[in-house]
This record gives sequence, C-alpha cells and structure tokens, in this order.
Amino acid sequence: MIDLAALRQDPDAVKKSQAARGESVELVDQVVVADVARRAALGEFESLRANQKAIGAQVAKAQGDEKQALLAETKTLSDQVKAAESALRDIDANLDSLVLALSNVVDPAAPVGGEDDFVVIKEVGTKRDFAAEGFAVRDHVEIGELLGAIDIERGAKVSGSRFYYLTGPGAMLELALVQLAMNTAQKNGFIPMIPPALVKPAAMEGTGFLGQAAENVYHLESDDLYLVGTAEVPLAAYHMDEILEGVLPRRYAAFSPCFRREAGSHGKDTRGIFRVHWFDKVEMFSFCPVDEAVAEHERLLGFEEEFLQALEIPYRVIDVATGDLGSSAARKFDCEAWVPSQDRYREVTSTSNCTTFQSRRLKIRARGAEGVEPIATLNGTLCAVTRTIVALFENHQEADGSVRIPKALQPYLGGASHFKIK
RNA sequence: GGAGACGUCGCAUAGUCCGGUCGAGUGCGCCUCACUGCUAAUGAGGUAAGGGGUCAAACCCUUCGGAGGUUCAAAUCCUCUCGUCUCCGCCA
Repeated sequence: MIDLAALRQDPDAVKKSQAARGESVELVDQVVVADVARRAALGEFESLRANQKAIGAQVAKAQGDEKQALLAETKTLSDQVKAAESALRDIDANLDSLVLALSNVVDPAAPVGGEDDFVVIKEVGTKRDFAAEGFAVRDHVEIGELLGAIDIERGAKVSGSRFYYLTGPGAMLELALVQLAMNTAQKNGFIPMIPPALVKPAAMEGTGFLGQAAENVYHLESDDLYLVGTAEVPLAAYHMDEILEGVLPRRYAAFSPCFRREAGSHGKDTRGIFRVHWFDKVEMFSFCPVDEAVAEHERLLGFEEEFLQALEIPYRVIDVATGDLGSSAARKFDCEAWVPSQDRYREVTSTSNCTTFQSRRLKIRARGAEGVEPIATLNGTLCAVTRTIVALFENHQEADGSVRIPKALQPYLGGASHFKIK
C-alpha cells in the first residue's frame, strides 16, 4: 500500500509512476476523490459521535424527567450516528480497494519501459568456449540423466508436467547448495529460518501477491490457505502487526519450498527443471530503515553475486525496467546466469526494494529516535535450487558428461571434485 | 476429532458476575527531573497505536484477539470466528 498522505501531497508523482509501469493513471484521480469524500464523511461521523458520547455521560448522571428528555434526544442521535457510520464504512471500503489497487511508486532511478528495456549493469566471469574445448554442449537435462541426478519423466508420471525428482547426486547437491547458502547468510548477519509454506490470506495479501500475481498462486480452498511462491511471504508476514524494537536492519534467511502455478507461461521453458511448479529456495529478507534501503538493496545484490561467484558461474546483473516490476517493488535487480545450452543469460536470482509498500499493508513499523516510524522491506534470492543446478551442471560440464564441483561446494559433498556419470 | 479454560495499553495483572463515574487501575520495564562521590536505592512526573484537526498546540474520533448484534450507552451482555493453554483420542 502506498502512502496516502504522500499521494495527497503529490498525486502527479504517483501518476508518473503508474504511467511508467503501464498501469492505470486515472486510478490516482479516483483515489484523490475518494480520499476527499472519506475525510468529509469522517468529520460528519466524528462530530455526531462526540455529541452522542457527551449526552451519554449526562444520561448516566441525570434522574427522572431530565433523564427521559436526554434519552429522547439521544435516541434520534443514535440513529444519525449509525447512518453516518455506515456511510463512512462504505466510503472507507471504496477508498481502501482503490488504494490497494495501486502498485508501489517506482524508484526514479529504475529504467522506464517494458520487459526488454532493462539495463545491463555488469557482466562477471568468463563464459567457456566449448567449441574450442572440442565438445558439444549438453543441456542440464542430458547431464542430469547421465549423472542420475534428475528424473523428469517420473516427476511427470507422479505429479504432472513441470515436476521432477532430484535423485542421488542431485538430491545431495540440493542439500549442499542449501547448506552453503544458509551458512553464508548466517555469516553475513542473517538469522536462519525455516518458515511455513502455507499461509493465511492476510499474509498473501499483505505481501502483494493477491493482486496481478494471484493467478500464479496455489490456493487450498477447503482450508483457505495459500502455498507460498517464495519465502518472502512468510518472512515479511513474520512481523505483521508489530512495532520492531532494537537494532535495524533485521535480516532473515529462509529455506523453503516455493510453489508456482506458472499460469500464462504455457509452452515457455518446458524442457528440464528451469521453470517448475515447485522448487526449494534460500531467500534473504531485510527489515530496514527507510533511508538505508537503497544501500541495503546493494548489499543484498552483493550477497547474491558472492554466491554465484563462489559457484564460479558466469552471470550478469540487470536493472529491471519499470513495466516488469512486481507490484510491491520500487526497484529490482536480477542476476542472470549464463546458460550455455541456450546461449543466453537466464534469471537465477532477483532482489527487490519494496520500500514501505509491504510494511504498510502488513502494519510493520519500527521504534526509532523520533518515535514509531515506517520501515522498508527488501528481499533477495540467495539460491533458487533448481535454476542453480541448471547453471552449475551446464557451466561446469566436462567432455564425458561429468560435472566439476566448485571448491566452495566441495566440503558439503564429501570433498568430491566431480559428479561422475553413473 | 471430543471436553474445558483463557485472550485487556512493552511484560505481568485488575476490571467482565451486577453495562454509564473505564481509553482503562496497579506492579515491572523504559524516559525525564530531583537527591546521591559513582552505581544502586529513593522521590516527582511521563510512557499504546492509528486517524482527523492546528503554523504549532488545544481538542475530537477509533481500537480491550477479530467480525457482527442488543442498547440512549459495551472491555463488560449475545452470536460467530481466530488464536493460546490443559486433558482425552489419533498421529510423524
């Protein structure tokens, strides 16, 4: 939810942001109108109610005829108060639904445009020249089969398309990646967390996933619970309705399964485990003072880069354009790993600065020097397991189909230097 | 799944039976001041959030887990709901 007071002050800034996202500009005007109406209705209700309470206090003291007279007076007042209250409630609900429909105000530094208008910030690492090395690139599906690490066929048999089993070395690799990620995060000041993957509507709503992203969320109707698409949801909602005390930023890193319906991506990335309905992920999350959020965003990006560098995977960083931001994000950086079989960079991690958008919805604030203050939330992927496996297998493959294990990961895999073909 | 108890201002509690003087007392914690060689102790005062209003105040409204209802009036009565705890059953 955006800051209504700020919108009141400068509606044009919000309009500009909506335009940059390619979303409704006139929604801003509707909010302004609804806001004026609300304040009028609020004043009406409040003065009637104040009157009612004042007379009520007299009723309590009065006796006999005097009391009867007051009762008669306040009886009609009571009806007026009720009418004013219900009018206020309707206007309030209307305003709320309009404000909730507004996406976060984009960071002016974010490149304006659609999906393809991102800006490449940097490229890191060296892509291998497989032709020069003298062998044809295998994709992660082939490698996964050779190693006995990924079983897609049986994933489909048991659960349908976009499901998989990690088997043998694949299963151990996931655990190794997760441990490396969690250990790294803890060293960097994150509190390790294992959060619930099923959440109530309030948590989903509060993090902004029931808006335009709703069609990609699994919903368990009989229990009215949602399967989270990212640990961002239970981590953000962890402090829902709280005023944070003490030192900020407060950083958490969670290991959790992620479930995504992938509606609207039919036919996209159908091969392998690049785009699946379920995967596991280590996610970073930060509750941060508003004026430190931009620096914190850079920090999260830095942690993501360090992880990719530890895995020796070539990647680039892009500054995602306004039209491609999630509704909660003011700015987003993606790390895209080089995928040799596709001869292009593909997203493996993503970090967003949600400024105060989520914390307003979730009613999270912090006690600062000047009292209770709003707070910024930021999230970033440390390791999305399946996509990391794709990048790892493909970039570190050897001529015979075996895969070199990067040094940083070896301690978590019994010191082995390679995944060998079975 | 069955039976019961309970959700109050950071924490712990009072208030609920018998509706108004309760937006709410007390203790602890925290903040300010005084006293003290320092700390501690003691004394005085302050200490929920959100909204409206104001140059700033004053002031007003809302919130006693949540949602409804009864009433002139609800922390207090009624209904539903969520959560916590205890016992039983079941289970990893």
